[in-house]
Amino acid sequence: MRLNQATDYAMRAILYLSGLPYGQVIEAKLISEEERIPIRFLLKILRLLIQANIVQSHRGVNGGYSLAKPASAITMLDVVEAVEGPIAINRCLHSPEECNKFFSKHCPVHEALFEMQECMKEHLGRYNFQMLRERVK
Amino acid sequence: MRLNQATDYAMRAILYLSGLPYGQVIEAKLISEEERIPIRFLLKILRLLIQANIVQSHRGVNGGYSLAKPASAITMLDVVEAVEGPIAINRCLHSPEECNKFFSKHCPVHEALFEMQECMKEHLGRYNFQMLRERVK
DNA sequence: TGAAATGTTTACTGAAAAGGTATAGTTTAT
DNA sequence: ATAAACTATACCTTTTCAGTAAACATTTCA
Repeated sequence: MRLNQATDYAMRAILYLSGLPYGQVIEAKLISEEERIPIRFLLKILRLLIQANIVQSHRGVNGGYSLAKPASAITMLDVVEAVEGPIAINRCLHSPEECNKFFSKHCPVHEALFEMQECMKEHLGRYNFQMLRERVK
Repeated sequence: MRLNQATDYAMRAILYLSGLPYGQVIEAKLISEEERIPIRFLLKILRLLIQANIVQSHRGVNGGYSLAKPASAITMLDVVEAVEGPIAINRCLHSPEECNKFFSKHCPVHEALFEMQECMKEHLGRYNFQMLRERVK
């Protein structure tokens, strides 16, 4: 019931990028040092964020990474799902055929977990990185 | 970001016990068969639930398990914490010294995650097994 | 009183996921 | 043409998950 280390790193990286003037490109190494994230691992995570259209990469000399859209348009939910895939608090809620008992509208445990899951998603979706950035200052 | 299989089994076992007349003792094998939980694994989980004072065991012939308190006094949070330990959405929120950047009041990501964590705990704490049992019928 | 039915304790195992590293590229500014 | 960036793929080590096994302890009741 824990977020990955990778997700934590991802959020810190995005928070860092959100503190720069919009559109500014910055190399991975710098993010790695500022946020104390192992460089190789960071590069791997950044690729997930590119796929999710959260950051953009720029190759070649003076290349690096920048946000793909304004910080105000990036939520914590976006980042979590980019790194971990869709949130599913329980196996059943991900793929009902994995439920070895009774995935059905009549399983109150799974119903309650589903409600909680949606609540979490709403919660994460409410925070964008512009807001979070403002809280840093 | 998922609950264990063990937690899912635990909740189903408790839901099952909650459907019996209060105080009734039932052997693990029956729970195992009804809920399709591997017996050895169930026994292991039941021990965690005993430690958390959620179920009681009765040894010897005609032994088995029963709830240690009324279903209305057992919440989903109790069961989750009994099986998985205290909820911590993020390493930092569990033990700040594991935070390799900045666990502090000034890390807005961790603050936001903490809020979400508390929200989840409230949510899970609101469901007791009497309520859940009523939803089965 | 002793055999059978229950739970208890401790240890083990195989597979998957987490977390991170390595190597050999490709692209681009200068 | 070269160096500074990113990319792709594969690999590795450790931990966690999910489950199993074997030997033991307790209780009932015939």
